[in-house]
Amino acid sequence: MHQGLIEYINNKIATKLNDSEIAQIKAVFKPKTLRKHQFFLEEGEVSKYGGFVIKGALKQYTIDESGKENIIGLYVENWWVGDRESQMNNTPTPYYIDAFENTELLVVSKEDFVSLLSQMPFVSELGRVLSEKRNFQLLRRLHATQVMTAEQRLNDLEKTYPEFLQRFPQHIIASYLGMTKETLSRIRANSLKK
Amino acid sequence: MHQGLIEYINNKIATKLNDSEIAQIKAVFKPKTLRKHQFFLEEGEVSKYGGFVIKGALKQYTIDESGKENIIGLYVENWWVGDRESQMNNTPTPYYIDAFENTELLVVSKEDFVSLLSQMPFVSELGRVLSEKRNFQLLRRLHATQVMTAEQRLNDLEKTYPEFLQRFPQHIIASYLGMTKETLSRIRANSLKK
DNA sequence: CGATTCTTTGAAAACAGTCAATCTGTGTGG
DNA sequence: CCACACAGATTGACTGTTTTCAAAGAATCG
Repeated sequence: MHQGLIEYINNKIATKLNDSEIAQIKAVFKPKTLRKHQFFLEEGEVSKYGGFVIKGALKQYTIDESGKENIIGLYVENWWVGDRESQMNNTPTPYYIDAFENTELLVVSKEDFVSLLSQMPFVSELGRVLSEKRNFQLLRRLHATQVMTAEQRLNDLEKTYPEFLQRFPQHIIASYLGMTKETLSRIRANSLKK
Repeated sequence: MHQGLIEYINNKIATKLNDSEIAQIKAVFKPKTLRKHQFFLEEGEVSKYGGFVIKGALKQYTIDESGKENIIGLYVENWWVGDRESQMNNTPTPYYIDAFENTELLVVSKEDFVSLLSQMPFVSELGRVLSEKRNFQLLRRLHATQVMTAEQRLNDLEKTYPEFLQRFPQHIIASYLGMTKETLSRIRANSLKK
């Protein structure tokens, strides 16, 4: 169960995890299973756990007054999922996160994460690098949303995360890209005409 | 000159910087002055420095085929500025960053930053926390851009960064919010009617 | 005061959203 | 095995917000 996470970390750090470190990681990352449609987090809650996706897929979104889902994150294997802002600051989250497929996660509490930080110095550095990588993603997406047309954003997604297009239905992709499912459908119809 | 940065760091960490640490920071953070309209970074360059704003203001943007500036970041006193992705990965930046006012920065090279990381363990942790904070900002902005109307985004900015509205002219704010200056002008005209 | 720079206003056009109906495929229960 | 429900995708007509283009009015600065 933890093998995926161990490999993930080994790929990100200079050395390999030793047995003691592996044991510590296994101790704090607890398995959690979500069936399709089950919530990992609901609006108004304070997020208790961060999660690493072993298998499955999740979506993160808000729901507006009219009941429409606005998807701002999609997560698959080897992605981190959660609302760190809520978790770190003990503030209620504005987001829903639910399993889009049957999903296996490894989750870690704030307290356990803090203890990891103090016991394994490289965790800070790994966390910093991962957080910066996430920054790059978010800045790119922000820029794309601000300057690209709907069609350009779809092309961009095809290059950046092609796996999303196979894995999620169009109405989910549309929302993630900040457009309606009708618009996405029309864009695809137009592209085919070429 | 370095006082602002020292205080900034002291406010973010558990203990205070000691004399040796202060000396190291002074050694690697070099003063840099930009006159209004001077570039800190231009499209196509590989970013050599990250910067901390001591005094002044900068804008980060791309220029599209038609020559229009699309502003994606605004930076004032006590903000970090730069393209870390370009700096860390040695890739050409897609962004321009220039001084919007006469500006004083403290800049640090990648090499010097790495040496700080190794000599002062808390730098990793501070970097992680700051990067996560930046993540929260970016996620909020992304969500705002995707789900809010132009008017709501302006209201949101008034709450989040009210200082921007006083400091930058409307056409800059408009671009930062992902709308045209005409739209922003009309929104304001409408708000006044109430 | 002349020259930028910034802001406002109007009219037309474009892009995407909404609403509604239909079509498709998939799977489940009777 | 069929019928039906359900989730997803498509299409059309209409609406609406924002953009674009153009011009002119205000403010600021050397």
